[in-house]
Amino acid sequence: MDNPGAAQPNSVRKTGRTASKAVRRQQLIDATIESISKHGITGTTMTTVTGIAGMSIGIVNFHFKNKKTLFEDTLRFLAEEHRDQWRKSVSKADLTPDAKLLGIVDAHFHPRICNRKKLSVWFAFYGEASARAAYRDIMSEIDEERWLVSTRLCREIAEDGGYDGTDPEHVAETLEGLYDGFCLNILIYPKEFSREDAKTRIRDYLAKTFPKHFTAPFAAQNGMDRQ
Amino acid sequence: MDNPGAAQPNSVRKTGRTASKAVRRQQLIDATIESISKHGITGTTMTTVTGIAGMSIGIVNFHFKNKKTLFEDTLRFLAEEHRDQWRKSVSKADLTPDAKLLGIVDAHFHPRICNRKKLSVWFAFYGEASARAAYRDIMSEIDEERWLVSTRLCREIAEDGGYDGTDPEHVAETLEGLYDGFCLNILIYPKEFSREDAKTRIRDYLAKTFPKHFTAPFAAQNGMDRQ
Amino acid sequence: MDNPGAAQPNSVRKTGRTASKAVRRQQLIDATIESISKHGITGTTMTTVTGIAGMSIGIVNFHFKNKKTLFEDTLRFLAEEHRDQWRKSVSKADLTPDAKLLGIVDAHFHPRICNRKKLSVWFAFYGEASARAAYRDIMSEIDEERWLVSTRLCREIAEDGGYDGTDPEHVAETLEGLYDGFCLNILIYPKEFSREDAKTRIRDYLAKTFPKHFTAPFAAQNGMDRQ
Amino acid sequence: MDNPGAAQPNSVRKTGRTASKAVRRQQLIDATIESISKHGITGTTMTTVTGIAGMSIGIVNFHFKNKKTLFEDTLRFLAEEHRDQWRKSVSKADLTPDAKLLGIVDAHFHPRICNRKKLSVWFAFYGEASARAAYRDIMSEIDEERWLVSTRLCREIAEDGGYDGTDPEHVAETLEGLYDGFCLNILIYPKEFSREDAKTRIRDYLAKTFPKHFTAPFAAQNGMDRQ
DNA sequence: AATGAATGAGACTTCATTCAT
DNA sequence: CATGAATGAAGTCTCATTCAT
Repeated sequence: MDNPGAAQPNSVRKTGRTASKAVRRQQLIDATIESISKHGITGTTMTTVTGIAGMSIGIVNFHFKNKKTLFEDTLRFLAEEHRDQWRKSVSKADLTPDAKLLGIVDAHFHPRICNRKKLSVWFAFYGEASARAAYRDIMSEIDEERWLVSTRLCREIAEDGGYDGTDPEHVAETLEGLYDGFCLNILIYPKEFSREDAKTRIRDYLAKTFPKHFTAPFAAQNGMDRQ
Repeated sequence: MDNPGAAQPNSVRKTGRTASKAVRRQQLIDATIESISKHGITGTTMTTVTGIAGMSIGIVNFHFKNKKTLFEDTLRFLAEEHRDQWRKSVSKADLTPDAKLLGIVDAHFHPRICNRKKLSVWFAFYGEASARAAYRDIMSEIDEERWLVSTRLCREIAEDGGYDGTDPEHVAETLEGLYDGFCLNILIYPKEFSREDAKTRIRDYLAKTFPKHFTAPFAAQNGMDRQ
Repeated sequence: MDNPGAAQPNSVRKTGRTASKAVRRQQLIDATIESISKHGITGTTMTTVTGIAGMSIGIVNFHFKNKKTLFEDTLRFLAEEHRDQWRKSVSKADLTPDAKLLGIVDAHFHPRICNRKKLSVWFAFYGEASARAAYRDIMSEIDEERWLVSTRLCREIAEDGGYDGTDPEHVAETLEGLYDGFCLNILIYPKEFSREDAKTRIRDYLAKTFPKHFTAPFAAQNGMDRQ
Repeated sequence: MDNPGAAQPNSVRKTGRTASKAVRRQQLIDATIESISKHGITGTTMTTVTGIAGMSIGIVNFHFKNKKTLFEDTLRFLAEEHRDQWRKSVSKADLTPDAKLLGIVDAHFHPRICNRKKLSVWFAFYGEASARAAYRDIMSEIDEERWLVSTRLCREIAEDGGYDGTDPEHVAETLEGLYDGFCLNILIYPKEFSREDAKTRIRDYLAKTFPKHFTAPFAAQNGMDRQ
């Protein structure tokens, strides 16, 4: 299990066959992710999910009201897992704004978050989002928070560096775009584009935008400074 | 026939019992796009599609082998429509490389391509892609071509401007990421992020990357030159 | 076309694309036989039939009221074809009763009648017969006639030979059973059992039953007279 | 489990929500037989079958992969039921070969095997056999065994009686033909031809073929011995 | 006459959900 | 708690039949 989650911090494993409710729940969510990744959202059924989880089909309705709820809770889990990941960096009091920003970048492309299995689920939900307000609500609540933090950090950096022609909001927007776009490329073209490529390209962009705060990885490798 | 809908919009008989086969096919593809956008890919059934198309349910299997084929042909239509859009710019012989590159950007965010209806379908297919090789094949064939063109244009610009620390492949990669990422934001947050925002942010990036060739829109708008 | 049929003896082929109605009808019946043989009665559709006939699907309803009628008329054609075949022998005035009886045997196993294609259709209709009175009616009308003729011939032979312990009706019954049973074996085990085998076995039986009138083929072949 | 229905007729739980899987399976096979007999193989649908079985339509695909499998398993059941029937006679060690052969005859025309309901199903499958190899395979496996046994018994009888002009294989062939042919007559003309008629005609034939071993039923009735 | 696109009832099948055990 | 047989609505797809051309 990747991440039992912040939601049930004190879930204790009961002994033997009666795993705690929270554990069972999480196992089903994990199986849902696995199934959507493997069979697509259209090919995911209660049977594929419980089959992957090694449980009987009857058990789902004990832990989730219905399939709709299972899916929403799965998305919520992913969103919260993602948030927890970048919050870790941002909440470290002793970090500079630019280090925090890089922490967010790293969180996005952390292997626990950014792997083909989970990316395929994310995009499956994105694809359904325009038809399901519930998905949009779950996504936007989490995104909103990151957006605000990201913008704030950009503003602090911009003010610190006196990059007065650069709108911090625009930088945050661009970063958000890069996160999602690179994730899609990692999903669809895993051989041509890696997590490291993504991070490097984002650093390139940051170095161009905030040259006093970030160094282009390219320069670092080749010693050719062109700023 | 690559794109019967656009190619012959007012061709021969269009309604009634004997609309030409190509027209019926396209009507069903259009209805599929409409349905996926409205009901999601999981909520799209032969009934929703034919209902939107105003046809009887039996007709689909006359024009398409089955639902799977209908979906694949729908994706293929979108991919070809997209390709036709940017090819138009690139194929104009008298344009400079930077104008052609901007043409690709504009093609991406042209209202015919980049609207919520079609974006939601694109992302629905992205979400299924990891489970369906057929989708990946259709996507990658089209993407490959654009990728090569884009990289070549970046190289021409880079050589022309003597931006010798900038890898043209990396710029093309970043642009691709921005296209997809901004599209996702337009889809999920249409009120916060528009097609114009996307194009402006991309021009910002190009101005930073190839300052001799592109001007930041911000500067143009405000008269504050910062180059 | 094997047998345009007694039903339309004066059907003349019209010129060109407008073959006479009777010809079209028969082509469709032939195609139905072909299709049932190839796809089974459950796999035979108006599309398989018209496909085999090389016609458009719309034409069937011009020649036959509906599928039910097409099937009934196909069975009727087979039954009449069969009847015409054995009638030919029986109606020859100069033949002895035993020669006529052998004529009926030969008719049963004539290649035009007794081939896998037509046998499979016969048994397809037998299989449906218990559920469709119309099929039974068509079959029994034809069978009745043959039954009466067969019994009469057996009686003539029995009286002629003074086989007074042999009931002619029972012989006719046994012969009918042998016809059908051997046909089934030819259908299901064509490699193990041939038309010639069938005829030889029936002659064996006749030689045992009416030894003064029939000779066992075995004896004839080997010169070993065993009667 | 070869034949759960016959093997454990009064096993465990039989009705209610949790009848054992084997019982449900057999109920569905029985209903399939009933339905084919009543509606023909073309008129038999999952709805007619489950309707007769008194179950919901969804249940079939829980016990059988699909309709094709249900039909094949139904044929297999009939074939095995038939085999079990004649095996019972043949396996009795203390019987003479001629008694065993009569046992096979009786098995063929036992009311459990040879009734209109089951005969119509047999012929429905015969009719489909030329189009479905799976049916032929199921039939031939069972037939092969009986064929071998039958031939062996005929040979033992022939050798025992010194019927040196009689080929045992030919007798077995003729018997097989009589079985099938008489069954067809029982199916199509139940009023004119009965199981008893069939058995009597076959004894007639055997008496003619192996006079030292079999007596004609006719002679027994009339006291007129003519052999 | 002939065509074949169109229709829609109904077939097979899947699957979320229920519930007796 | 857990199981998995059972249900039946709803999905996909087939196909006999119709009918404008």
